[in-house]
Amino acid sequence: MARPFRALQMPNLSESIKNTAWRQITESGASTLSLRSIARELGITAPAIYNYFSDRDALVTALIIDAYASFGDCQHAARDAHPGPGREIDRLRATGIAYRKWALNHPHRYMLIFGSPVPGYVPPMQELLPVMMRSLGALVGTIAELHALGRLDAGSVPLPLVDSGHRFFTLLETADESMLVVYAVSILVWSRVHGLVSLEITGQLPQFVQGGAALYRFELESICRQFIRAPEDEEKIIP
Amino acid sequence: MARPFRALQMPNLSESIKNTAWRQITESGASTLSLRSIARELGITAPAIYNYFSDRDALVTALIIDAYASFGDCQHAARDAHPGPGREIDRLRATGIAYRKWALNHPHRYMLIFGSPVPGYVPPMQELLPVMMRSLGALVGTIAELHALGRLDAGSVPLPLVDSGHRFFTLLETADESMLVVYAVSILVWSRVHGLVSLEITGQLPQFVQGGAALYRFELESICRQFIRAPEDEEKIIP
DNA sequence: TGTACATCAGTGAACGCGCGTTCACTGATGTAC
DNA sequence: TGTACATCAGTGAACGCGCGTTCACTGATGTAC
Repeated sequence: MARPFRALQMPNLSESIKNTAWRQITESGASTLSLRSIARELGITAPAIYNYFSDRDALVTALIIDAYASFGDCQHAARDAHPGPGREIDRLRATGIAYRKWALNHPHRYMLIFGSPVPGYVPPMQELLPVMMRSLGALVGTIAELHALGRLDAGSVPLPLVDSGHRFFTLLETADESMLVVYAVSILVWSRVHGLVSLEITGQLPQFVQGGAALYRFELESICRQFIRAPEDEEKIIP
Repeated sequence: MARPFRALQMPNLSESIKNTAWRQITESGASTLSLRSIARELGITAPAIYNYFSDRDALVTALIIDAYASFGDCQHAARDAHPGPGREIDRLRATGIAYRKWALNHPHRYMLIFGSPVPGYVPPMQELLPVMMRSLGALVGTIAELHALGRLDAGSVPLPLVDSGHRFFTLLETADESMLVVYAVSILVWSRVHGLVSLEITGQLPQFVQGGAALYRFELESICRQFIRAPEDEEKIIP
């Protein structure tokens, strides 16, 4: 039989291919992803995949975009669960907690977007940039809010170069120099959650009495204590 | 010619194989390491490698051991550059600076030992454990010194499980419960340097005005400020 | 309602490639007499 | 000093494997008349 009945075909083969790819990545990482093994698992032939993805790299790109989108959705959902003025720290904490939760739920997706690059794969930046930026926008946006309220205590943190074309640089609408400190603090906060989460994901973190979540919460509170100062006055909340 | 003259052979083929392997890992990561391509580059045939390494995994293990040893040497050299009592913070700073320096000099070695695991490779733990432990021993040892001096301010840090068989757990000679706090702080310090360094190595850190070193120094000082308190008295130094 | 036709998702064979590993072998080297 | 021999590092052919990608094809489906 050259082709099965339509009714027997995959209803949404493009999604099935990506799902199977994720399943295989979960087993052995992105560098060993193989079109033929995906096809084998789906009961189709390898060339059929070319009807949906122009080549192997295009599939990897689609996976990366999906991962950023999923991560970004979780980040924004966590932040938006605590709306309104006066709850900026709740938003910061929520994005932090959501960061680890998503990473533990999708360790290989996390490593695909924030870990070492896939050898031989060159990411198409213009395609990835929007979704990359959005994914960390919840964190950066919340820190920008605290900065606008005068509650950011950055100390003498070094500032990034104005023209460095980094991923979430364009998140800061203006080229406002005073926003550089938001950017610098965001990087430091990000590096701290990333450090702990990536050690935990790769199994290098030992068991803790109250679990890894407790250590992570401790680190989040350390971060808040270092970078955030109390609101200036109560009157701040009313107007 | 079945075999070249001895004089024309590699003087130390085992080392040449590892060096070539590192060169290739630097180009495209450890997961694509290939015995045949190593042999090609050295001008020998692939089966010759089996005189030195029983199979591909044995070569990877040798590379990992060398990486841990090199990293550990740098860590201990940095610490031992500031000997004597009263210089504990210098030792802590020195190991921190050396951590980033080694990682930037050997980014792929760093990722091989601290990054995501190589797919399909199962590390022989009993062989790796000694060199793994030693590599982080300079950091843990210095924090233990500060703890012994009563200068560790760990706050309410969560403690690890006593029986968690983690890599540098056995560094703490005794099963002394009071040492758990040393262990917990070491993990947190490690996660913070690892977070910043791994972002920098993978090219996810933007340019900074004074360079990445300034940001890293800022983070090291934050770490010291959080976890270390001033010496109790001057008299502490004299006896 | 029936028929001719265009579409296009998936097939199966084939391409050239690189891989890890095995095996019997060879021949320069070092050694014992 | 010369000779016979054991050693053993490296060779070359072969094994079976999986890979990405191309190509002409097929035949169920949807559509126009």
